[in-house]
Amino acid sequence: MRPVKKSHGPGPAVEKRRIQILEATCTVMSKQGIASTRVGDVAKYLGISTGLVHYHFDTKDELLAAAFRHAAEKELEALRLLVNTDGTPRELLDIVVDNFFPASGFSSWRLWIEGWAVALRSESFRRTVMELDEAWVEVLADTLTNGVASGDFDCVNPRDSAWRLACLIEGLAIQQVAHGGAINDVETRRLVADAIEAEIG
Amino acid sequence: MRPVKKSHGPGPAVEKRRIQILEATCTVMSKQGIASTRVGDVAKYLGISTGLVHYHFDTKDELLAAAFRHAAEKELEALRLLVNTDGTPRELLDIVVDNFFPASGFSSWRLWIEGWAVALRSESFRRTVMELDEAWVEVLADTLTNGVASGDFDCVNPRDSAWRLACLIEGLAIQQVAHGGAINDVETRRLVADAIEAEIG
DNA sequence: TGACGAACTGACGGGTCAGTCAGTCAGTCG
DNA sequence: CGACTGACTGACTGACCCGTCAGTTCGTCA
Repeated sequence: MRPVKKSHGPGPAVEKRRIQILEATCTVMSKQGIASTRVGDVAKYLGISTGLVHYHFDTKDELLAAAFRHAAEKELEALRLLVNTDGTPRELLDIVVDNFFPASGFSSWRLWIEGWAVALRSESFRRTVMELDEAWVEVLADTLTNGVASGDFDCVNPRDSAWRLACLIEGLAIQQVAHGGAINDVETRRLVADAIEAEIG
Repeated sequence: MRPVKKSHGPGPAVEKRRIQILEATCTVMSKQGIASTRVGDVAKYLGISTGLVHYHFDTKDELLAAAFRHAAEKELEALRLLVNTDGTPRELLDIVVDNFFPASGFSSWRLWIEGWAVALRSESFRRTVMELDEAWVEVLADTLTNGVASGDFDCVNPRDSAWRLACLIEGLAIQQVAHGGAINDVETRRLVADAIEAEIG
């Protein structure tokens, strides 16, 4: 029973508020973690009442899932924009890989790591994480495929290579972001660079 | 003010109870997820009071961290035992990699994925996850190094290769366990097998 | 101008859960 | 045997937090 069209229905203000709440939720989630995000925190962050948050989102779970999806889609869109420029396949590949990296969004990796964990128990998170993960890899796969077509890259199966590179970077990101152990930024880049050379010959 | 040595001090029964509670906690964590594990659930599982759980572990956080470490160390020990047998380097490598796989412990990957997420906010989890992750990779690295020494493997830098393979498998495990998307078991094994060939020539 | 409904508030109910505490019971030491 | 203590219980409390709801404000339409 949320924003409903009737008589002079809801203005565009509603959509604006929704997005405002979604982005506030993202901010709070990044700072406190998904599990420790309270509806009251989001409300306080915006200086509004908790009732208003529930006016726009029925349940907390719905809010969190929508916010996560919102953040992920925005990032993906930004990546697609970046790749949609001119450049040699090699340059484009570097752009994609750079954009994958912890450095370019430490906090967004934190969100993803938590997202995977939540996805183990929440159907809506599962779907979101799956869709976005695959879209992400697809960008990488397209980049590789184009490079192969133009003769710049030599790789047997671009799709396989894309999955391997993506998963490698994910694994490294966890090592670096979740506990910053033996693997540091420089080492990460070297490991990935070597893997790329191996994949595209 | 926990089990304290005084007069006729605590018998070995205490240690037994501690471990019993730890393993119960692992079971509950695997079933419900770390975040949804209640002290009451653990108590009910064992048919004891919540008070008794707190008698052995001051706080819930301490309990969860200890249980996670307990589970991870047991797994690592089992892996080390497996590797400590005779066999060609290639056979040993296969054993290690097989043991890494989702299939060999779907539920333990679920725990790890949640563990990384918790590690983002909890110092004790961070330490545990880091130590165990590194120990795990070290087993893989040793296996590779031995293979290189015996001339079975040809790989420039076994440590680098170990980290790459480990992170690749981690990333694939997430894809498979957390949302079971485009990547299935067969594909995972093919991707890893190809990566291994590339790493050890 | 008056009516109406969309956007919003603030207080509150109700449920959950970690941790506490007074007290019970069994085993052991002197 | 009697004092003592370690192991354990179960009821309780205090805090937290989600979601609801009666009521307020304000813009818009007839």
